[in-house]
Amino acid sequence: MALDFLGDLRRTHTCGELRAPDAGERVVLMGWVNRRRDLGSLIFVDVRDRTGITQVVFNAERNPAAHEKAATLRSEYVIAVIGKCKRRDADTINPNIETGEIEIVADELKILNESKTPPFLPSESVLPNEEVRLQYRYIDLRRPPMQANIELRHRVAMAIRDYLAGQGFFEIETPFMTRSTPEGARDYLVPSRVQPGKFYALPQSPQLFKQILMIAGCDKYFQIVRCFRDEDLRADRQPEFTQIDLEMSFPQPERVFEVVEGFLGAAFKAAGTEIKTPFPRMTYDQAIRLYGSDKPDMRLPAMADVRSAFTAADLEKLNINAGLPVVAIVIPSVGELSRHQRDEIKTMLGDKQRAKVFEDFKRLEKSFPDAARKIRATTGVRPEDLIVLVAGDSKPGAHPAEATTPPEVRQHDFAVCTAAGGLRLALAQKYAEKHGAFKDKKDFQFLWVTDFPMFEWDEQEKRWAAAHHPFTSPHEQDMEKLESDPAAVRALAYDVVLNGTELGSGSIRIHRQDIQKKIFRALGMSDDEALARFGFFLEALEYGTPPHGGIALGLDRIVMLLAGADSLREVIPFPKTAKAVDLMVDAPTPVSNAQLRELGIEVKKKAE
RNA sequence: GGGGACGUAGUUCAGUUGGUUAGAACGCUGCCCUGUCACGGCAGAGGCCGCGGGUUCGAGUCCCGUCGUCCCCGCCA
Repeated sequence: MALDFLGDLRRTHTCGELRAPDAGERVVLMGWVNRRRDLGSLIFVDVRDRTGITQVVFNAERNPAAHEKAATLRSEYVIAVIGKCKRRDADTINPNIETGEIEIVADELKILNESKTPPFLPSESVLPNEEVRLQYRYIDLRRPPMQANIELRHRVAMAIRDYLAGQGFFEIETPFMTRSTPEGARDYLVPSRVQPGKFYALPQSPQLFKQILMIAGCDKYFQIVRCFRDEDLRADRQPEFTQIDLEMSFPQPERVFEVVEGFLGAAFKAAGTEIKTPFPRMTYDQAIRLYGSDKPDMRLPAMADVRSAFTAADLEKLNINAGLPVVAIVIPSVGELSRHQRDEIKTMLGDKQRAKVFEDFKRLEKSFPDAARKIRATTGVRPEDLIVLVAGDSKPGAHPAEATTPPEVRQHDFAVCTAAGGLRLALAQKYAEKHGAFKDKKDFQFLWVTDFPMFEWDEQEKRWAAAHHPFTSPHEQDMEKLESDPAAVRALAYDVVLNGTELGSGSIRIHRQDIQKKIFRALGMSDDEALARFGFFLEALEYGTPPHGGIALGLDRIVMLLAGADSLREVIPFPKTAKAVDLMVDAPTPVSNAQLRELGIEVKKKAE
């Protein structure tokens, strides 16, 4: 049967919008054949577009020509239906679909396109494996849940744009073809044809450009922008991803927080969720001590150092190092554990941190009733809760007993806390069913983590590395420690965290060239080296740079959490696989020797 | 770079201790059916058991290698 042309036929309604009061109207719908139910002289066709599904009836008696044509329809054919919207008889109403009170009695059917039998049907509830979904992404994206994620992403992005524009931010584009700054993530490189042997790099973030926009007097900048990092992938990491990037002049951290809380509030509202602002604030040190993580998941109780509940004799008996914290982890409502489950907890704790695990509260109560009473008072642990104590090991060499300087003590304390924090999350995951804290997908607990350390010791390179990035400003009060005690220098850096996921990271930047130089020096970078890498930027700093700062948030991650999805691939229309392959277009591909030659890149030798 | 899981019809899966003709459901094709909406009924087609090698009288099943997808560690200033 010949296909029909669209001609000047115009759609009157979408497939999701007709309701009972529309009955009697003459309508034109267009969309895909979702399902066809052929009862002989009566054929039902569900027409689908991104807004929903409407049932169309073809009756052989009423309209033989249209009915005959409808018999040839197959899944995913593209059709136009001209007919009358009719209220359904009470006993044929379908309460499962929005348009279930009406149906279209077809007068005319136009088949605009056919479809091969698709490898899977958008209407099917059982998903094929991801390889098939990604190869036929255009079919996968027709599935209502994927359409919903695409719409959600659109709404979130638009709400953020609206909000920021309303706050006086300009959306300004920055180059995708820029220069490689080999620090941090690996760059994606683009060879230059005009400059043989030279390469552009795709930006890992527009960091220096947005700072230069502040120097340029743009005052408030934002961009919803693609960033690129050539690193290994994860469920929450894609090689190209989208950031909500912003920068402002003359801010304190709190001013940045207000803006972020504002646009996140708008974004979540657009997604149908109210969130509470302002978010709680917590310093990095508090986060480590209370949650053993720099991205605390606040949906479960904090940890507590219960060292003081024990007497010196207790600690000795337990073979616990009294110089280190004894961290109590409480997971509510877990109930009694089997012997096997208790033993398993010990294996869940990495031995690298040299920590010790005690089992449940009752056992502790038996051996140390006084300590148990005090621990109950501090943590509020109930009999039905799981409590695990993590302590430092007293093995010689496990910690330097001679550690006396505060940073060193802090280092060893934090090792115990982060080990405990890891166990806390593992236990939370394992017993999620019982405590129920992760069940509500709309339970969004935001948090600002502030005062990150300026430097981290890089064991491989044997030098201090920037914890955030080298343009982050130290605390004004910590400037004099830059050389004497780098470990104690706090940065004006902050993360916004949601349910244990880092959504974004930012800082107040260095706006003075003299301080920037000091930082490079503290990082072990010579003046020459700094000049070679960032000369253009250091020079710009010298021409009247205002105090400035900003942040960047992962749009994909925000949408993923809002969608309740487990992978970024569910909210990115065309994502890449774990090996960074696009299965639909089959990228990357080899290129011809001619192309390589043109780019001044060494041509591959032919085999043999 | 390392560890783990998986790979059988278009799709989702089953396949016993290695045994003769590899199954089911959905989808697909044809026929029947005037109130279905996961329509129903009857009949049928459809397989490089990812790929390569090995063990064996015999391999979907055991072994080695390889490719692909997923998850994790490293990595991601």
